[in-house]
Amino acid sequence: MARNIRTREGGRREEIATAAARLFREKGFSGTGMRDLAGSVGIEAASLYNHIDSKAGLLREICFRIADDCSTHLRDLEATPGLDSLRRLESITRFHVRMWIERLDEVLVATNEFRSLEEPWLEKFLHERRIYMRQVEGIISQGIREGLVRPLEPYVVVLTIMSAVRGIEFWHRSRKNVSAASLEESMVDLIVNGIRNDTDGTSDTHGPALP
Amino acid sequence: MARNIRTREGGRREEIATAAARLFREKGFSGTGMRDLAGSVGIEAASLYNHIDSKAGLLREICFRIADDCSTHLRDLEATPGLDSLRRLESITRFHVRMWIERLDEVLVATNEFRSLEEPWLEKFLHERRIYMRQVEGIISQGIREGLVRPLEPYVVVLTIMSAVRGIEFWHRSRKNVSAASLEESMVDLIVNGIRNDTDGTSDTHGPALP
DNA sequence: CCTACCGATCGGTAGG
DNA sequence: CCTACCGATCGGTAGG
Repeated sequence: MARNIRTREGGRREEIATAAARLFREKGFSGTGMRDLAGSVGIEAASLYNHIDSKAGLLREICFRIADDCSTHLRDLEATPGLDSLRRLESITRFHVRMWIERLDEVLVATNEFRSLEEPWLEKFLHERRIYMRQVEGIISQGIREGLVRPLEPYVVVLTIMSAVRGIEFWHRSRKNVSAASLEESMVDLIVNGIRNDTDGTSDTHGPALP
Repeated sequence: MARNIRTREGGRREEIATAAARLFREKGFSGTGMRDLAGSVGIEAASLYNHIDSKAGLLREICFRIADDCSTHLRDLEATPGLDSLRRLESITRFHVRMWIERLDEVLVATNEFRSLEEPWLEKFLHERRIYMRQVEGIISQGIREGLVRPLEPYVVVLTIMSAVRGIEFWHRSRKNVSAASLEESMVDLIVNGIRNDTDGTSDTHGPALP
């Protein structure tokens, strides 16, 4: 609201980008034609090019918006004082869960279709993703050293956190008798409990810093 | 070995199917051309049709082979006596982890490209998947009733188990300083510990049947 | 297993 | 924002 006033110019571009995210998600990047996209916003294919540069550009925007949002969250989190590594991991998990709940189209496209990125961009995207995962892996390693996280292979823990949330794809449209809030709590709970070190027996609050 | 003798007829078809799984995984179903596929087995596109019916048929075979293997494993497991629900869930988890380690191409195609299945088949595939997930959900519900599994939303637990293993996609080709065996143990451990009910404090063996 | 080729569709441009 | 159209590529067939 309030941003829908004067949506005449500029709003069209956003409308196309939103429709593209949805179509790329449903049919894949190479399975989506510009005529599909044009039809879904009610114009002819040629008219799209008054608003966008290329099909590749649409994909690029989606992928890097998601990548940027992830690294921004992580940077903000690193700058927040007073959080132990387990709480940091919970925050990261919750951030991903919410992205998958609230922005499914974009997140799925960035996850599944990034391989269709053209070449300086594909490498850049993979690089940023690698950096991100290494930072999260660092937090996990720290958690293990502090005794807050179970002593598992840190690399495997990152992979598991990042992919477990993909289950949310199935939840969408399926039975909504599980609410978004309940889904979020169950999944964060499940993941955080999977990694938390419970040797001391505490179960629901943050673990103490063992020597 | 021993199956590569007399690979003249029939072996060609298998070679094409294997190459198709790989290409469909790397470039997507609609991103893969029959000329790509032909080139990867060293013949012309037209020659493929002496061995296969259609591009769609190749996808269909991959998807249903995976679907069948999953439901066969589950049926065998249900017929195995003496396993509590937590052990059954561990067996299912381990089965999926191994599929993702050993048969990445096929599993990824069945997971990501099934949407390109044509119509009586797409519905059939989705139906079988729904049935499978409901059965697993049933085991989880039973585990919760018996006190072996933490009291979470069962539907969310199925989703999480089935998607957590997708992290293995990243492991492939990346740094193999984590061995397949170590990956398998860490991931099964992480998932099973995430769902196990630890109210009694036991940590590494199977939980007792609480009243 | 090949050459030659089919009609359809692709992303995108010209010009208004 | 449209009509008209470009060259390239698509899955697949004919015929040998």
